[in-house]
Amino acid sequence: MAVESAEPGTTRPGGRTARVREAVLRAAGDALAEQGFAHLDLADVARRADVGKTTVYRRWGTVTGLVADLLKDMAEQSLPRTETGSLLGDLKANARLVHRTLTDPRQGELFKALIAAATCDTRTADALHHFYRTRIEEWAPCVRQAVGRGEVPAGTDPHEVIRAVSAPLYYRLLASGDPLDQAAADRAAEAAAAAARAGAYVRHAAPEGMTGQARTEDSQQADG
Amino acid sequence: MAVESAEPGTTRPGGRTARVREAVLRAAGDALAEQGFAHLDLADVARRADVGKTTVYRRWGTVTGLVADLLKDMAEQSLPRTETGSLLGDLKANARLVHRTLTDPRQGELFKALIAAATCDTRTADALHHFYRTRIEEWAPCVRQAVGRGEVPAGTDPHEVIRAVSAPLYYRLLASGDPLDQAAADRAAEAAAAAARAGAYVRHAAPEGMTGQARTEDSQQADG
DNA sequence: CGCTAAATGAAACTGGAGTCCCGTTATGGC
DNA sequence: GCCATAACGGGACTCCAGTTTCATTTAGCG
Repeated sequence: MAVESAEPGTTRPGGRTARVREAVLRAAGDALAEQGFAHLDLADVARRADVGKTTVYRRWGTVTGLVADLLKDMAEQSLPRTETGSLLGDLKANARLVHRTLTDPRQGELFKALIAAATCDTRTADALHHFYRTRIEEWAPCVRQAVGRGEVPAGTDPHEVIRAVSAPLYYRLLASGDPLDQAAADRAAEAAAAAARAGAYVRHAAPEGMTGQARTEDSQQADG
Repeated sequence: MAVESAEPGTTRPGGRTARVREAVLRAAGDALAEQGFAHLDLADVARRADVGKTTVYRRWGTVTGLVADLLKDMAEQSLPRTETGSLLGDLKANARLVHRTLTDPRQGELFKALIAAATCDTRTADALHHFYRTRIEEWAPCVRQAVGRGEVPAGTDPHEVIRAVSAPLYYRLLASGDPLDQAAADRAAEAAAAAARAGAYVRHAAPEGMTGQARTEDSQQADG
């Protein structure tokens, strides 16, 4: 009882504390990639990190708490963006980067586990959303440049375009299970570019003509 | 020891066995929607279903095994498809159906849990893939009709178009956390229709002109 | 340097998820 | 309707994930 002087690791974050965090997060990533979210055991993570299991339980408490911290760590590592001079080229570079990550044996399984963990806990979900917001913002400039070059209509939402590139690849990874090959990545980029050119991602649905007309009332059955 | 006369529930699938299965699957869906995949406890499912916990453990064994059976059951329930006469209208109807499902308090959480479970077990993943294959095939005809009407190029892959409608919605639900509103659903349908019209989903990448050119070699950094 | 307490770690402990045993129910075949 | 046995259910049991305790190490500060 009494107020537990905040979280452990906050008042003395240097030296050993930092080394422990690094080792544990690395071990957690390995374990998640190898065994998946469901079979993750914090004692096993502690063993891999060569750290007392008490420490892991005290600082992170739960599997989702540990994943949330791992995501926070991953979000801080920024990466270079490629520039090719055309929207399609840039989107294709992005698509192939995502494709390479998701098909990499370790990273692909890791991302599946991260997403699974995020479905079970709101704090973890927040960390995941922040991670993707960061990545999407990193690539958004290529769409703004395309707007500047006149490749796509003014008002095009950059985030929407970048999401449109990743979405089909994640859908295959997580839901449909369809082959996740480079052709799929290229098609995702091409489709996003084509839709962007056609004005499908213009913000604030144009008042007339361009966006929605079909006002059909549809069935009441629910499905995904 | 000895050969365990196959799975329980196979030689006498009628009467009580069927009632138990129905009650357990319903309870499992409720529990998954309420507590998520991580906190699912088979004893709790048994309690909700008013069934002995021994029965649940004997017939399904693990959480993922139960989810796999739930998915098998869900895949068998076919649903009506709406027809509006235009590709955009049909895709929008599909998008709104998916949107309504994923934003429904129970169904949305349930689908998140199902996908999380599928990341942890290959049999469950197979069941999930089969579920989506069924749904995608159910809606594929609207693309074939659009090809027939000349709305989209011949050779357009119907499955690819249908996936393109759902993908951005699932990406928001599971990864980015961006708002999952009806406008997003409509935009997903419009983008898929625009890309399809532009020939982005033509099968077997046309030998020249239409699909890939940018052969840029990109960075070696990995990311999603 | 040397002191204080934040943070770690080894080991004992505990509660509940999952297993096992065996008696009871009721399905499917005749 | 009757029998053999597939399937169910209550309850005891086990085992290990997660907690608690307390001694040891070391970061931070003067």
